[in-house]
Amino acid sequence: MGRASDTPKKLQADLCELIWQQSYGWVTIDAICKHAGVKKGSFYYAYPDKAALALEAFEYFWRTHSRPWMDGAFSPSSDPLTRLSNWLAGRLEKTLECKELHGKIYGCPLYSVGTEISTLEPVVAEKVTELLRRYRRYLASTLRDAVADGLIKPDDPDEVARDVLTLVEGALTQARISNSADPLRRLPSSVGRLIGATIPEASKTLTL
Amino acid sequence: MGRASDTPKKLQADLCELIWQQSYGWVTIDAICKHAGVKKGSFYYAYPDKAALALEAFEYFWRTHSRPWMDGAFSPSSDPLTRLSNWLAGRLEKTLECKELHGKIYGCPLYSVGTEISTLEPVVAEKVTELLRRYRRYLASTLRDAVADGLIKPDDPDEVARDVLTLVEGALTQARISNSADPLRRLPSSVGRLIGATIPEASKTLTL
DNA sequence: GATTTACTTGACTAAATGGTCTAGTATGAG
DNA sequence: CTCATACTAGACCATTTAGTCAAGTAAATC
Repeated sequence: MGRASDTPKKLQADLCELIWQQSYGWVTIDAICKHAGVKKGSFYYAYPDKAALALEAFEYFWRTHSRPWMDGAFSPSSDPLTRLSNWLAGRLEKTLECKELHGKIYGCPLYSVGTEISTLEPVVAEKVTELLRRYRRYLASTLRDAVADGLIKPDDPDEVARDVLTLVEGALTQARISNSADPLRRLPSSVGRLIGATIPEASKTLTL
Repeated sequence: MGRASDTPKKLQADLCELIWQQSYGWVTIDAICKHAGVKKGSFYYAYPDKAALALEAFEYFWRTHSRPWMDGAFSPSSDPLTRLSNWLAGRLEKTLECKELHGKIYGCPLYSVGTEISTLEPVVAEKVTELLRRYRRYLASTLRDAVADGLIKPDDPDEVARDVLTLVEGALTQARISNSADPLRRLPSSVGRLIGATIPEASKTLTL
């Protein structure tokens, strides 16, 4: 019945891009509409406000980008430590590509937006927390495998997974603030220090 | 000649508080003025815009809060590992006090503001980077002392100092996003893992 | 005490912003 | 074909915002 609409999808994609490049608060509804080629009336037909769109936009980004890419990087077909190496190398590579393209390092939208709106839009903050939890699962699982393979000492893998994610997110934030990829380049050895192992050199051929 | 003014000081103090609690972009000039009991005209007499105020505000905060407190926590009169312990315990304690008072964990303003405005106000972002460097010095110095005392392995102390700061800032950000102090409680053992030592329990008596 | 200078005041403007509403248009179901 | 319905268009409104300005006030200097 009635007409079909891809307005929500367009808005989701564009909100992600805009708030990642700028910031949640800086991006106005007018700007989203203009960027997505959608009129104000359509926006408000689709969503009651920016926060509601943000919730779906994050989920959209997870579904279409993060998850497929994480599934590849953390495939159990690789050694646990290789998975970590893939992951870190991949993020560095994407960051560099992005810098090449826009001249700016954007870091991780979850931390950026999460920090900015945690006091102002608790619903969005909770969504961010949930997504971070999803990331953590990949790490916990990988570290458990590493313990099982005797690659690292049997520290509590869940605890260490938290630390690794915190360190990596911290480095991404640092990279955004200083507009330099150096904090990311250091990550393999830093993460290695943290888990008590040597993260192997990334294989150049693997570009997920 | 003419009248003396404490308008800049009032504005600096209030901007710090407001952007820490909310976010840089969310805080309007009207709000700062209202909060500081200063009229618009006086604001623009003192500063050309919000960014200019922010630069001085950060410096103000460093001078009146961060630096004195860091000097105490990192006093060479304590063992290197005890310094770290003091630092982490202090941040946790302040965070808890703040949560008690406002019901909200605010994390570290440097990372919050830095992330938010890195693409929009490069001057402020640079200031944040500089302040982070100041923090790092305390850590590097402490870790060098720890190596000298044979407490940790002679890994490159400057590199490890970066990692420690990144981890701690990451945890503060995480705490803000999830409005939970748990990421901070984990820090002593996490930092210990990172530097390859056991951070001693914080002495209850030390409240800097 | 006069004067100069540093600062304050708050009304004002122009632009931007979030949000509404009505008139319309495309499309799927019968 | 037709009609109900799902969506779009974009003018419109009330607020809020950054920023200006001319008139006023307090204090340091002589």
